[in-house]
Amino acid sequence: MKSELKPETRKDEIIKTAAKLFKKKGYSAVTMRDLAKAMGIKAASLYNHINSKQDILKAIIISLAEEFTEGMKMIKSSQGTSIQKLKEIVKLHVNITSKNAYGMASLNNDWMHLEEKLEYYLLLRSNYEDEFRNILTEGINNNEIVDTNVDVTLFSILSTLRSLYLWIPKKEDLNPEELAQNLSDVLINGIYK
Amino acid sequence: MKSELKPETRKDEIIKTAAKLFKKKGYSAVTMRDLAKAMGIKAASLYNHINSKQDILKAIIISLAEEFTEGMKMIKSSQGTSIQKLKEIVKLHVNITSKNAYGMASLNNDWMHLEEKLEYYLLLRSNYEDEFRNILTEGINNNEIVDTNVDVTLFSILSTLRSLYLWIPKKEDLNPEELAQNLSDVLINGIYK
DNA sequence: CCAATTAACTAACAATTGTTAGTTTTGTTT
DNA sequence: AAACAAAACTAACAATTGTTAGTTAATTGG
Repeated sequence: MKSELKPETRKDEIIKTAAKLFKKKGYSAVTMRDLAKAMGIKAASLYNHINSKQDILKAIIISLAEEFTEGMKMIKSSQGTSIQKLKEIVKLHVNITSKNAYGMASLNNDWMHLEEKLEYYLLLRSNYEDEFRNILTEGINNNEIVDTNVDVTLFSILSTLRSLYLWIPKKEDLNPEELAQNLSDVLINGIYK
Repeated sequence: MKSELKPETRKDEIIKTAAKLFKKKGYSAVTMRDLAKAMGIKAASLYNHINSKQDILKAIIISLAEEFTEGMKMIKSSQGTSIQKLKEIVKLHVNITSKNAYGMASLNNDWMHLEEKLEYYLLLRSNYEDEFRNILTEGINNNEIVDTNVDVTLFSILSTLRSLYLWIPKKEDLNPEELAQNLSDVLINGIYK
């Protein structure tokens, strides 16, 4: 895990601005001229820093997907109860989304436009879901987690975590630790009194 | 509630086909020529049945949004515990999504391209969320529902319900009643044993 | 079977798309 | 100040976009 101390390059700025626009209108609806205007330059100038529109999307999505893969690897190999691992997964999503909510929008909604990197992305995602399911199944076998339909449970939790990008930007006052705690409470203990 | 016995018009077919394509690539990435090809005709022929690409999106999204509004109205005015109302909301989402998963994709992802009808859509959505929150708050006041952060709870449940369109098409064997039951269990009782 | 409507077609439009080529400006290093 | 590299610019391209006009084929009701 290398610490990010590098100064932000112009390319980084472009990618960050693009992510913001992609969140608002989706990848396909954002033109290079839109992006250029948001950067205060002309469209052709963007190509001094990036190779193509595609490449911007790739940069946004793949780095995030790999961050999740990395995080899951750590959690998987950690020791602790299944419930503890679940709470770590919640934290992972809250942390990554807090740092880059705009990028998470692309990860969730624009991945189908990835072209060459699509297959790789789908592999990472499917592996991630498998590891997640393993943790849930382990918890059921350990009698930590109630024995309902695993797929429904996985779907429900993952849906909530994947939607965080819509929610976190609107609640900037709530700090990540508190949010992760509240979420874990709701997801694990339910709401029934 | 009028029963749908009308024969399916060509316009309906176009809208249904469009919804399917919109789900796969998003509204902006689907061209009228794509849609025409999927219908087995030429792009210009579509305009014998529809006024514009915009109108197709409008037709898909607004009818669904109004269906939810209608459903929530019924649930709100029904009598029963807050938990029972919550279970009815789950059923509402499962039923509507089962009938029209493709349309639900547009409702969730393409609403920002609604233009003239955008404001109306946002109003319906915000009212829906308010009613939902009211039911949760009522449940907390009645001591039926645990007193955690209402917004986090609302967000979590709604995220799951809104993601159903991604999941239901992949699990056609699971019948709606059973799915609604499983979902209610997970969302209300949590997963902790 | 004719008349009229419906729904398809071909051809084209003006605008917009991502991207390239070539040039000028800006900023830094010597 | 001269030289060099980085990053902006203008102008243009080929392809694709939603949509219209005008025309032909298919279907249906009297």
